[in-house]
Amino acid sequence: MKNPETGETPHTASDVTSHVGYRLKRAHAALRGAMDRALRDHDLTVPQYACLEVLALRPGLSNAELARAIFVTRQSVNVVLRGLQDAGLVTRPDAVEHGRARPIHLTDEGLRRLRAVQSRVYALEARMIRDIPARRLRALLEDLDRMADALEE
Amino acid sequence: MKNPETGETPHTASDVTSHVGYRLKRAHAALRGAMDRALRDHDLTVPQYACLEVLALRPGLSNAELARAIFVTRQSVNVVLRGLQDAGLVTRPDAVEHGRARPIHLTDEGLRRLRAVQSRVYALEARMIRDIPARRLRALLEDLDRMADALEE
DNA sequence: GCCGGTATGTCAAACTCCTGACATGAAGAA
DNA sequence: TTCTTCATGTCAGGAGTTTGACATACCGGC
Repeated sequence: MKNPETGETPHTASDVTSHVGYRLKRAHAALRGAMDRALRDHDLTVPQYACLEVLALRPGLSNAELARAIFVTRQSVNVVLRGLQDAGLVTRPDAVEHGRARPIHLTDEGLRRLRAVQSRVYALEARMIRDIPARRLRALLEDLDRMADALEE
Repeated sequence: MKNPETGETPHTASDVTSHVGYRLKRAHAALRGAMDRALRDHDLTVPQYACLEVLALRPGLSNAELARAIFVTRQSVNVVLRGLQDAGLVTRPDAVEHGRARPIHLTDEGLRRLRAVQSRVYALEARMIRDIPARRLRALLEDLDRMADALEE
């Protein structure tokens, strides 16, 4: 399976723990866990933080749009959103003039909470990639997107 | 933030959707969803499949060891394991001569089910990395591990 | 032998996320 | 207009995951 001359690792690995899916899961789990611990101090969960981050970037998103942005279903994000709404971090109008989609916005408190945790989350990310040269990081980001694209066809 | 001359992307990105965490989540979600759909035809869930795969590679693992191998808690894997046990895909002795850890083994049926789905899951993985050169894939696997290591310190 | 630290298995509660299903609203075709 | 199609919001159920807590079992030094 493996060529001892070139050190080439073919796409068909012999051990599932060397598969890209396994590594992907490991890296994701490590980041998720670290974020969980960091956000707990601020009484936020990872999905809640994800919603705040996306809403700060794209205010007025609907429930369904937000769901697509963070790669979960409408139903899932709806539950998270209810929690954020109860906590006073986001607002949704009860009715809208046109259509069913109700635009979601951060409250001042929501933006404050987001700003408060961003430094910690970003520091986590910086630590994660601290030993990866910029060129390789660029390739990494590109390849991650390429992998996602290949599966979404 | 970005140098237009060299095209260098610094570690501090201006947009969270360009962060490595976001890409990681996207790629992971894409694979997870594709695996979900593929495994559904065989009446298996992703965590169940993960357990079978690891147990085939390392028979006799305990509950806690299996949990570490698939990056979840003992409690989580315990629930999954109960389902697999009820389905007759794995066995655990009711008592053991020494210690509390009970070694888990695949049944013949468990191994058969695993073999039946492996081709589909591996095909998924192959599709995911089909546009990534072998050298870059090697670098990708290395960097994913490096990221996980950096967070587990 | 005894005891403290470590590892394991398990229970309970809460949260996230999914699939399936249904109702509502908008847009376009017949 | 009417009907079909699509997107959205929502409810219900089930599976996975986590934290917190507790009891059990080994293993080290005392």
